[in-house]
Amino acid sequence: MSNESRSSGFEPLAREGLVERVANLLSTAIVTGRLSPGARLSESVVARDLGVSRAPVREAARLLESSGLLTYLPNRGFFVRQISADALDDLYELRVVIESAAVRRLIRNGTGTALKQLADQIDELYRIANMGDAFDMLTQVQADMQFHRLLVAASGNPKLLQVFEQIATETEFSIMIVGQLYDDPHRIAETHLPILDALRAGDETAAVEALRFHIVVAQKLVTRKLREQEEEQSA
Amino acid sequence: MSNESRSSGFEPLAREGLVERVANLLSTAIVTGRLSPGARLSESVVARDLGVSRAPVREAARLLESSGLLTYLPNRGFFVRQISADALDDLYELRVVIESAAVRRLIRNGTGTALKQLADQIDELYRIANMGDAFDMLTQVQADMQFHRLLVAASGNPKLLQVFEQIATETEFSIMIVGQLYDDPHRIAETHLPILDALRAGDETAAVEALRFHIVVAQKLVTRKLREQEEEQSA
DNA sequence: GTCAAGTAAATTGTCGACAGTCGCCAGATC
DNA sequence: GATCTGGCGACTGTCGACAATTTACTTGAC
Repeated sequence: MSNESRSSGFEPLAREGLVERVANLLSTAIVTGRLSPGARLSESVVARDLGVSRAPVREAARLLESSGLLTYLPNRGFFVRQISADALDDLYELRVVIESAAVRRLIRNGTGTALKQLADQIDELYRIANMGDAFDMLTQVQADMQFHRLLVAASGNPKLLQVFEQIATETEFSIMIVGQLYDDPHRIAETHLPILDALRAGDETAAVEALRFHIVVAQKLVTRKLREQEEEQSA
Repeated sequence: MSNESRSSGFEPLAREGLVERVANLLSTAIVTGRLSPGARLSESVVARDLGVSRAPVREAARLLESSGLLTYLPNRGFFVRQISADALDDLYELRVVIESAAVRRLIRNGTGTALKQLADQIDELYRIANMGDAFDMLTQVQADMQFHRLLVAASGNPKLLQVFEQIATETEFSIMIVGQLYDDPHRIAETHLPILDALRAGDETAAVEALRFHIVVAQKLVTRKLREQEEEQSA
C-alpha cells in the first residue's frame, strides 16, 4: 500500500459514497438493535429521515441484504432479518469451517507480523474491557470480530476473507441481539489467548482445536440465550 | 406444506422482477464471454439496449458485484471482473474447504434421496455429453455446477449453500473463459463417479479425498490454460 | 516531441415524480 | 357467521432529468 507519489500527509479524505454511508448507518442501527428484527424497513421513511432520496437507500439496502442483515421480498420491501437459534448454529458451524481453513493456511505460510497483529488485537480487547464506565459492548464485539478478521486476512487467501466478511456482520448482529455473553468483559479477551499460543507454537492441530473450541463456546452461549428469548416470546 | 384450503391447481406464476431479469441477462452475457473481462459496463448503454432505465441496471449490477462477476469503482462504474490464475487458485481452494465440509455433513446425516439426486445429475451430465452436434458447453458446465450445488444443498446447512452460491457463478465464469477443459465431454461426467461411490459407501475420508481430487484436477486444468492465455497476452 | 493545463464530452450520482402492486378493511353474498 | 369482492391507502418499481465527477481531447508552452 501507500504507493502514491509524494503524499501531502493528508489522508485521502474519505469520499465515501452516499450509498456506503447510508449502508453504515443502517448497519449500526440494525446491529445495535435500534431496528428490531422482523421490522419493515420503509424506504421512504429512511430516505426522509436521512434527508436523501430513495435511490441510495435502495442500493444500500441491497448491499445489506447480501451481507445478511436484511431480507428482501419483491413488492414488499426490506425487512430486518430475524435470526433463529437454528440458523445461528449453521452460521457458527460455517465460521469453524472458514476460520479453521484460515488457521491451517496461516500456520503453513504465516508471517511474524501477523502474529504480532493478533497479539495487539487481544491487548485491545483487554483495553476495552478496562474502560469501566465508558465500556461499550458494541465496541468490544467489533474488536472481537476484528481479531477473527485479522486471522482470516493473515491466511493470505482473499477469497476466504471475502466469505468471512459476509458472515462477520451477521455474527456481530447475533451477539448484539442476545446481549452480553460473559459477565466479565475480560473473559472475552482471555478466550482468545489459547489460539494465539497454539499459533505461536506452530501446532496446527492444537490451533485448529483451540479455535474450534473458542467458537463453539461462543455458539453455545449465544444460542442458549436466544433459545430462552424465543421461548419467552412464544409464551 | 400445502396447508391451503382447496388449491386451484395453479402454480404461483413466477413474477420475476425486472432487476432479476436484467441480472440474469448480464450474468449469462458475462459467463458466455460476450462481455470480455476488464470491459467497462456502461449503465446507460445497457439500459438503452434493454429498453429500461438505469435504476434497475444499477441494482442488477450491485447484485452481480456481490456474486463476484463485476467489480465496482466509485464514480467509475462497473467492470467485468478479471480473474487471474492466482485468484482462481484461491477460489478453488475455497471450494475444497466448503464442499469438504458439506460432504462431511452429508455423510453424517444424509438421506437416500440426496444420493439419488446426485446420481441423476451424473446421468444428466452423460446425457448432455451424448448430444452430439447439439452439444453446448455452457449447458454442461452449468450441469456440472448443479451437481456440486446439490451436494452442498444436501448437507443441510443453508449458510453453506449461500456461500457456495457466491462462488459457483465465479467458477462457471472461470471455466467458460478458458474454454473446454477436457477433449471428451464424457470425461466430466466420469470424474464425478468416485465421489458418489464413496458417498454411497459412507466412507467419509474417501469421499472427502475423492472430492478434493476432483476439484484439484479441475483447478490444475483451468489455471494451466489461463496461465497460457496470460502469457500469450503479455507477449 | 513531450508534457501540462484547461476545457468539453461522456458517465456516474442523486433526485423527485409517476405508475404498478400489495395489504387492509368495509360491504356484499351465500 | 364465514367467505368473497371491490375499493382505498401506502408502499414499492421504474423512469427521465439534473448535478457532480471523471475521462478524453485540445491547446499551448517548453
